[in-house]
Amino acid sequence: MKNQFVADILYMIANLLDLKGEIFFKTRAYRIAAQTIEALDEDIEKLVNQGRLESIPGVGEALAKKITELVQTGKIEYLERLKKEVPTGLIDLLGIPGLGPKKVAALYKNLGITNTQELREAANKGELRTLEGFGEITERNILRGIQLREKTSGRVLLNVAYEDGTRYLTYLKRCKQIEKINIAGSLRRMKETIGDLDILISSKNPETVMEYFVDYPEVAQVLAKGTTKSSVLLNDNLQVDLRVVEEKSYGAALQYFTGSKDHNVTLRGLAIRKGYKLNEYGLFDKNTEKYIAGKTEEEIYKKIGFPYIEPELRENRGEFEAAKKKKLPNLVGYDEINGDFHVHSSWSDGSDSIETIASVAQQLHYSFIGITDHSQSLKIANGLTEDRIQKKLQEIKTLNKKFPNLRILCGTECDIKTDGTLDYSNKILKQFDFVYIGIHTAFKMDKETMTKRIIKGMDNGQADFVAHPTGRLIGKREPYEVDLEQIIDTAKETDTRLEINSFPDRLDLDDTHVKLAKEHGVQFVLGTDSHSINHLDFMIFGIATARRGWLEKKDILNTYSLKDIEKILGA
DNA sequence: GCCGTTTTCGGCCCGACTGTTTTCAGTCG
Repeated sequence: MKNQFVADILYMIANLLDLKGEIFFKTRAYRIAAQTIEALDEDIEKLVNQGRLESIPGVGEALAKKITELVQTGKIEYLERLKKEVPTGLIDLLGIPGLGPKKVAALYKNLGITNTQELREAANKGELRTLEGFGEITERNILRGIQLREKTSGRVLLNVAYEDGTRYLTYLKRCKQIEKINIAGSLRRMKETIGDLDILISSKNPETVMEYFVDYPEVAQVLAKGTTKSSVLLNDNLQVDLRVVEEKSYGAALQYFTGSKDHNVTLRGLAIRKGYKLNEYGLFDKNTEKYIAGKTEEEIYKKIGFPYIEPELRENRGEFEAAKKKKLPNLVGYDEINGDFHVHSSWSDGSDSIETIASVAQQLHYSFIGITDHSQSLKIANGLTEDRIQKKLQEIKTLNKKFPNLRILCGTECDIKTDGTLDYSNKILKQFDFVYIGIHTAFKMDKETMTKRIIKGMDNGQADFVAHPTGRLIGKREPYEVDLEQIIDTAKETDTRLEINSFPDRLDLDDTHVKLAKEHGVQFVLGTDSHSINHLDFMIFGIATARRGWLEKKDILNTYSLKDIEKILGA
């Protein structure tokens, strides 16, 4: 049984208990346990068998009993009983903005509403406003909330939020009343998808700033507007929250609104143990309420006994333990990348010539650029026949003379065929400066066959890198079934580097797998998978994923000098 | 429901905004 399944069941119980009106702390206990189990390295079934469930923080006697029952029988009697009391359809209603457990419970109890459709009908008939605590505005907001949820699946890709955020920031910086300004929230942590955008500002004149904020031309709707906090919806449906604080609270607020929630809960707990109280206004003495720190994030972390923790690490995935042991990674910098290994040219399915790509690479101050067109069997992408490879090699040789400060490397993104053999003979593969291997067909294999297929490709001897190792497309395609631990072990044995594909809907490997692979001693490459020169800027999202996976400069081939790269690849 | 370096009971992070009601509950982050 998977840990995620157990966690999902616990979340479900928490939601049902919320709807029943159970005290907050009880439902929170279920959620904390679920979160911990979700992030657990060990198999939950193993812990059950060894009777070690209660060693999980947040799991006590009662939860251990329920989890054991779930693992052994596949269900929990307590949950079955709850389901009879509270319709599970109500859980879905909690996802509508403006509706929480109390309101959903009232809707069910008084009007018998159990799903979105019934809710919409009742609201349209004006029935909601008859309930205590509901009015006309609430009714209208609920209808709007239903509509909004249907329009957006909720989260946007990192690059969309990044571009929206950058534009908004440029606009806001023109307001003279603003002293300090930062992006906070999951965008500052560079998560692969973003739910909403958080912006933090310090100013002595918050009213003016708020006016300026809601006047932004891309605002479609103002959701809330106060003196310290406002929310708007942009034309593309992304929600943006702004907080304005005083300068002495700026660091505390930045820490608070950067999250993650888990990281902050842990930090607050640690602060309390040291006799402090931490909130968005600062770090205070628990007893005397005296202000101790808050101007910068650094001083807050320092007072609680930690070095500064980079935003990308703030996920409560071991950063506090590592910090305590002085083992926090020295993360790779956003400016330490010397080139891109994964770029498609017009030789296959890219839209730009190698010469155009090379001139942009030069503007980016890269010392190398790897041109990786598709291999011959990928006919749909105009994969290169062996004959055309010779012509491409010749073109690159000529172009390299034109770009004295840039080395154009001739690579390939060679298909791993269904039987695990590669799409070119080894004789051909040897002519490339480097070889990516990747899955582009037959995604729906069973786990064992797919794992063997990729491992056979890596064992070939000519493979340098594995492209997008899990094949996922965020929001569009699930990763194929593959035993990543075996891939990681083989990567280590065969000295094959795993790619962090930097294309925003791939980010593959993802942050957690990157961390896992690093712990096994694997090395990495970054590639944008560009099919146009506009995609070369996606590198930043790959670097972000590397940082979220705790990578240092030395873990990533792209940070090496051209000379070292040539030596390592034999190019 | 969990947890314990003042605790096996009594805490558990907490502040802002909205809408409804007239001093506050509910929601959100």
